[in-house]
Amino acid sequence: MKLSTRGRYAVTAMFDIALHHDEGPVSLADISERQGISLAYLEQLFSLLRGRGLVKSTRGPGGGYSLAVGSEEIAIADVIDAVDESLDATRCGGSADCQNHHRCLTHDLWESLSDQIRSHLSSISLAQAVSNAHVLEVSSRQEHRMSRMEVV
Amino acid sequence: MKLSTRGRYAVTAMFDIALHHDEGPVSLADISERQGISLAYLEQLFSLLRGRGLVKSTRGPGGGYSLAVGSEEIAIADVIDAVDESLDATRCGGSADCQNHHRCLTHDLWESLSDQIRSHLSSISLAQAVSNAHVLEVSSRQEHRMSRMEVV
DNA sequence: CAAATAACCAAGTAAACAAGTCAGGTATAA
DNA sequence: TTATACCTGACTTGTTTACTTGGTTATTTG
Repeated sequence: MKLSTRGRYAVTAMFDIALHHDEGPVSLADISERQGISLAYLEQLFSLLRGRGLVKSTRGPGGGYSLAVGSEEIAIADVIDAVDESLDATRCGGSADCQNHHRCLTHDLWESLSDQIRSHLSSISLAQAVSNAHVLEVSSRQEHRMSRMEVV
Repeated sequence: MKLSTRGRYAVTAMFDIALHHDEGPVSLADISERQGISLAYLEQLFSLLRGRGLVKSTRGPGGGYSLAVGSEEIAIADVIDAVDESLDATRCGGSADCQNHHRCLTHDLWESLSDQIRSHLSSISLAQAVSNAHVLEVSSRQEHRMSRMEVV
């Protein structure tokens, strides 16, 4: 799993759809305008998201994309995985080209970390993320509320 | 913070030094041979590691690099940070170019994640990582020991 | 039916970055 | 003084990212 702008774009777009899904399908043109992402680039990303069964499409006027399943069933990790297409081909896959033990050991350290990230992102559903966002939006004028958001 | 091969190389090299530091300074040529990393590339990385005060150098024959401080005082995050030089210039830094609230909110989601990663890697010292590695090396023939290392 | 809409699709491109190379330095121990 | 090993900067190469171009196909609306 990689964490690039690509994944951010995908999550942002899914956010947008989740926020507007009660108004029917959301067109990529709308998302492009609201979120400032190139339309043609969105098309590429949604081709992948559709391939993973995260969204479904409706063609023609009034059409667009809508969530294929409930937003509480979609994990942030699913969205990122869909557009990243990285099988994370690590250097010493399965003790293949290990020159000694040390290489393997740091490899394991690395993999355990990426597992942590994955499980964290897998535990957050799109619904949770959006509702968290709403809470923050509402309480943005209050203090003592930023416990999960403090930044180094 | 980025997680690339660059960071892996740096951690691997620091591993190597930590494992051999009782034999005096470790030359980059040795690390290069043992870990299969290009010597000239290692030189670039160690220039950065030295700049951060993680290692100190000894020139001349028999010279090399040694840890500037104890391995228990060096966090894995320090090593990665040293070679990554990424201030993580996020798109909407400080609500600068936010078109609406949504962009900002996903940005926060992202930043809270990268904070999680950072705090995790900050909590693991080089000493801990190396000793974990040793435990695994020793017990590599036993079952029921992989609790922290299970892979998806 | 025609025209507008919007999803689909394939290929190409400019810039950035990673990884590694090359060619020289300078300090120090033997 | 010579070999060692750090030190430095510029350069190459390959990959990826973000984005563009130029279409085709399906569907609704007037």
